[in-house]
Amino acid sequence: MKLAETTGGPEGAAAPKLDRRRAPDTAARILDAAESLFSIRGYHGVSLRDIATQAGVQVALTHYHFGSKEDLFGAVIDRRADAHVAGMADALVQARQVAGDQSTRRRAIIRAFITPIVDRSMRGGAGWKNYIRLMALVANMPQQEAFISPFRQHFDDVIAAYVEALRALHPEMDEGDVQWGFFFFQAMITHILAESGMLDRQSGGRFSSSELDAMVERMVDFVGAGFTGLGAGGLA
Amino acid sequence: MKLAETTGGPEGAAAPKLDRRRAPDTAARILDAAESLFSIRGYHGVSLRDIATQAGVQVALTHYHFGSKEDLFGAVIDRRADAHVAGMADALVQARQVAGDQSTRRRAIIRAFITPIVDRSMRGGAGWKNYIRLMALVANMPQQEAFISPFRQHFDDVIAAYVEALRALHPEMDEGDVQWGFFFFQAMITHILAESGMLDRQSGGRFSSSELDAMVERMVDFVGAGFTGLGAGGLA
DNA sequence: TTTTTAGTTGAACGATCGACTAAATTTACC
DNA sequence: GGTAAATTTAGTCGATCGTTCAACTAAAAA
Repeated sequence: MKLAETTGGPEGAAAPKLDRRRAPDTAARILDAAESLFSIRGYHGVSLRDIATQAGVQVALTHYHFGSKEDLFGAVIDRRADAHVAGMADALVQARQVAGDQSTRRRAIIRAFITPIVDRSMRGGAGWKNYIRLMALVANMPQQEAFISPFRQHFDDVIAAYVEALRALHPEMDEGDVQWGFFFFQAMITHILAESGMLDRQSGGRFSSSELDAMVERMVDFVGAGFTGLGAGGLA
Repeated sequence: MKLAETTGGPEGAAAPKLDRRRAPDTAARILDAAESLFSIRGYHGVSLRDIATQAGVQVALTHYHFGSKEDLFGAVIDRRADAHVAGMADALVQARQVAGDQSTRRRAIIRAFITPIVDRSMRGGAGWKNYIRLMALVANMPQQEAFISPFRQHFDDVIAAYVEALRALHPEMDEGDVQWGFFFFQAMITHILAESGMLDRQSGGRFSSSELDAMVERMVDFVGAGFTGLGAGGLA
């Protein structure tokens, strides 16, 4: 299986020269199509022929570039994982530098968790929107270890860092309560990002799915106050 | 398509006598197997042969009793929907009779939304546990209208009743804020009920998945306080 | 008893699935 | 320009998919 490596790391001892022949964007087009389809219909709801058709290539090319269907799914996840994890880690570092009372600093951490995700979904282009939705879709199928474990592998550490930041900020809270609160928070985000159409439907058109920015602020208000219900000091 | 009616309501004008020949519980066993498998692997991840095997019947029987695969999926949803909706409506009626300050009454409504769901998942037997998980799984696939619309058909009204109860309790709140808060709340529940194993994993074994009762109280604390962040009066 | 009918069986249907291969084509490098 | 590696094409493989059918069983109705 050959991954679509954009930078090309040398595998052997001496392989100094770039030896990419063609492959202008075929691999990327396959990944884009797979990302889009998987994020909507799930792994089993998509066939390699669906992906190949949407990418405008032959079915065999999916096997040539990425190996099996499972490998392709993993490649879709891996493509954007590092960039996303780095973005979240950066946001957390900045949030930890925010000064103010407990409530202000808590809200900064909360906002720093949503913002990188929502930003990429809204302003990162169609690819990122699909990727975020795929993340949510996978997170909601925890029974299937094979699908969720690659995700956990990427994101577990940075998520633990957020929990640790909240724990350090709230020594007065029970450690378990902090974890519960963050778990509730994470559950909210995961479900909401699974799609954007439900908002419009449920409220009879009052909320627009494109108004995710406004939703982020409501969410910070809600979660920030929610922590006070679990014993966090400071005002909501 | 013939539904598996346990009590047997007369369809025509005069059909007094039970006319079940054999088929003691075949249809129910098929529904049980489908419910269990769909709730774990999703619609496309399960074949009719998987279902028939787990039910211990022939594949053709799934088609005989329930028609197509989509029809079978719909029958699984329909089987328990009415009972569940009725239970939620009852819980809401009782919650609206709770006296006390705004915070107490708000918490009563919140608790009345989680309790019927968690109770059935924990103490309703394996069938209900699978059904609740299937609800969450479907709710997390909003892109696929064909799957979610039968669910909405059953549950939209009673959910709207909960929102209305909160709105009536909080005239000081912006109407949109009430909807946002309940939407956040619903998103939490949906994701959490998609499974019970994630709790154990994420916290390194600190939370047991069987401790859903404790979680419900944390959730009431968190959501009850969260509403104050959206402008609700009363203490958390 | 005879007829009718709901239920079940075992096997097949055409279609599509993921996976794979050999040949043809294109490109980079000498 | 020639050569070898990289890429693409077209097609096939066995397995499995949802669906269907005719034959069979047993209970209810006549």
